[in-house]
Amino acid sequence: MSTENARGPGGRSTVPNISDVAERAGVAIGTVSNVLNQPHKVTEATRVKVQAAIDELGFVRNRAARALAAGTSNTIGFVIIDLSNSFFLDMARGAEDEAEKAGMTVLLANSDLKDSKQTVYMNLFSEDRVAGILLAPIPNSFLVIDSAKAHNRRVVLLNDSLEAADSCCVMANNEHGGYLAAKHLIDLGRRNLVFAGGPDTLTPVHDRHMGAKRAVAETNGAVRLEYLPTREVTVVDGRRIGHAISSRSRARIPDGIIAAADLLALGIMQSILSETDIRVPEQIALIGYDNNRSAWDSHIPISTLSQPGFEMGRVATQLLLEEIRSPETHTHRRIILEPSLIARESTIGR
Amino acid sequence: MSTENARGPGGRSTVPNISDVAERAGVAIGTVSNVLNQPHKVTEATRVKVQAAIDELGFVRNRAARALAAGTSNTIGFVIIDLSNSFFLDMARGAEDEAEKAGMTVLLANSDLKDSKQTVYMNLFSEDRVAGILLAPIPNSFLVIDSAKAHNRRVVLLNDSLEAADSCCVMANNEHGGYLAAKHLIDLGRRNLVFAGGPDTLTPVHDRHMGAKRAVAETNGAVRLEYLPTREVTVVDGRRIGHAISSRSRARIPDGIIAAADLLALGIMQSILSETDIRVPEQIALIGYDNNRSAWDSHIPISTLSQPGFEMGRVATQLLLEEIRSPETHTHRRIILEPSLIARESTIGR
DNA sequence: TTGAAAGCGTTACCAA
DNA sequence: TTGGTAACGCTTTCAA
Repeated sequence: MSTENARGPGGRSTVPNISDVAERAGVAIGTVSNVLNQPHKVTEATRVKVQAAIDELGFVRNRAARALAAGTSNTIGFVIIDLSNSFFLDMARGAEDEAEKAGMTVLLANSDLKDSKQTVYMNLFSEDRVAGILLAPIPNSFLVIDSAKAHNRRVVLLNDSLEAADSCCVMANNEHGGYLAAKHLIDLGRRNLVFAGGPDTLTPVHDRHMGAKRAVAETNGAVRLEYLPTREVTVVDGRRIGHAISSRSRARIPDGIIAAADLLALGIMQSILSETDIRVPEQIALIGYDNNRSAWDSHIPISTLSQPGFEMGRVATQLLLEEIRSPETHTHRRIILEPSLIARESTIGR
Repeated sequence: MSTENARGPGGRSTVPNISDVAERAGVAIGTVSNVLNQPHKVTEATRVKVQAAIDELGFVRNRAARALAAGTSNTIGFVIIDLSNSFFLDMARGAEDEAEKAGMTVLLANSDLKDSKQTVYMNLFSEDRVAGILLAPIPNSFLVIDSAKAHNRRVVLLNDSLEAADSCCVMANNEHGGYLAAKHLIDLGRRNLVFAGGPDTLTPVHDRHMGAKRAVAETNGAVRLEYLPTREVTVVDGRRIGHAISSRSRARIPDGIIAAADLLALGIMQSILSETDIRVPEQIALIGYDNNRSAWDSHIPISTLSQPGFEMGRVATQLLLEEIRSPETHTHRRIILEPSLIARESTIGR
């Protein structure tokens, strides 16, 4: 039985290190480091010799030592408000995609809507001296980012500018999304619209509502827009709205509904279809927001606005990398990405 | 303008370190380290003094240095096959929950069904010398785990035993889930069952099918079970099956359907309800698998089997921690967790 | 209880 | 091109 890869004299479990490799290959430590990091600075012969030693020993670099000595890391930390929302997961994918091109990797931390977790993970990445931090924050959580900045970390914000924060940020244009949704229905000839969603204190929902209003305003009174608030944006909230609409007299039933989220739209549609013989989209055209899977999986696929999650992740990573590479010339930017309309059966029929 | 937190003489950006804190507090480095790690070994007076210095300087520990000096890390890496599947995300939540109790943190890496990403992240965590690795692997990817083990990392497998692997693993009992699903329908008096799903080469689906068969076999011929394979387990596959069933003569229509996944069940239900006047659950009882959100959000909520994702994450972390703490007495275990039946309107009505 | 000093495994620099 | 060696920031042991 070999003693390699086993326990050192201290009883502490041991893995081969650069010295072991150097010894085995009969070269100096610095040379091994060079074949690892600057292969071009080394003879092919020694490179091969060293590589052989590495393979035989099963050597793996120690990142801690590397980061310590080099003073830099090549990983990016991404603290995400809610991984169960595919919008945010898409951001993670975009970030990985972009980071990979730069030879960096992205580590994920799910704050799961909990302030405390967000704090823990931000601190973790600060202690880790990661190259930079991407943060899709919990609304109104300034302190955590101030603290990270104080610790000299570079952070880029996604989907929430946390107003005061002195960082780059990448946002989705919810106002424009709301505009596009309403415009879509108006272009389809709908004149009595409802905007369903809430609470209006939720910035994205509020912005979507404002956008819808703007589209309506452009018609100079030709189109009406009614606002039906909800507590949250779940299927259940949607059913409640759908039920309310179903109970109305024929004359007061809208011919177009903009839901602030797909789940809401789904609930609305379920209620209307089961409680009345109103047909979608003939009598009511319905559009949601988010491009949630439930929307295209529903029996009448629901039109929606697709958020640019992947793209946001990419752009945020680009900004972060730029800030890392040229900290002195870098100036913070705020980039706003547009959602795109996906028209499906619930508005345009088949 | 202060020079603290600015650039050191090397032009390299600098953060206060233990020495700075020690100097400021007028104590030795070792003392600072003690107030950080062994507060009880220090006078309250010095503790306060040092803490003050830490706060004033905005000092943050350097994890790389810590890990290097101590030879241990307190983070666990979790490489996950597919974060967009809530089953796996639940595992991550369970792992975090359990890790937190032990004062450890979990970093996530999404391999996104790509072998190459899985390899990259496994290596990353190996180089990181994390305390241990949790891996929900891509089927049949042995090499990656062999390599991690060779590098002396401890790994616990989730949801796939990768047969040969010499590790602990935590699995879900799909066979029993299939059994429970079929048993549920049989107990409800259904006699002509269909098991829908595939491909049968997919181990979990296959196991669920076997379980259903077992439940049927127990009835000694009182119940029939027909198998309708699909290519995948999507809503579209489900609609195809639903359509096929809808087209049958009355006599050949089953009174109970077990779908290998909720999305499948959803598609089946959509087709049947829209193409026929068959009622669910009166004429056909329908049960899915996974406890996917789409299942409880559908208009007739679909009965299902809930996978113990959260619990699997917890248990896996417990096993990992045990292996880390007592490597010599530890013996690998294989733990199988049971899914639980959630009966909803699609089988029991309202 | 506190201080001093020896590593931990790398990188980066300078001399050979 | 290679070798030797001083950091990197911390933990830990041993003396004081």
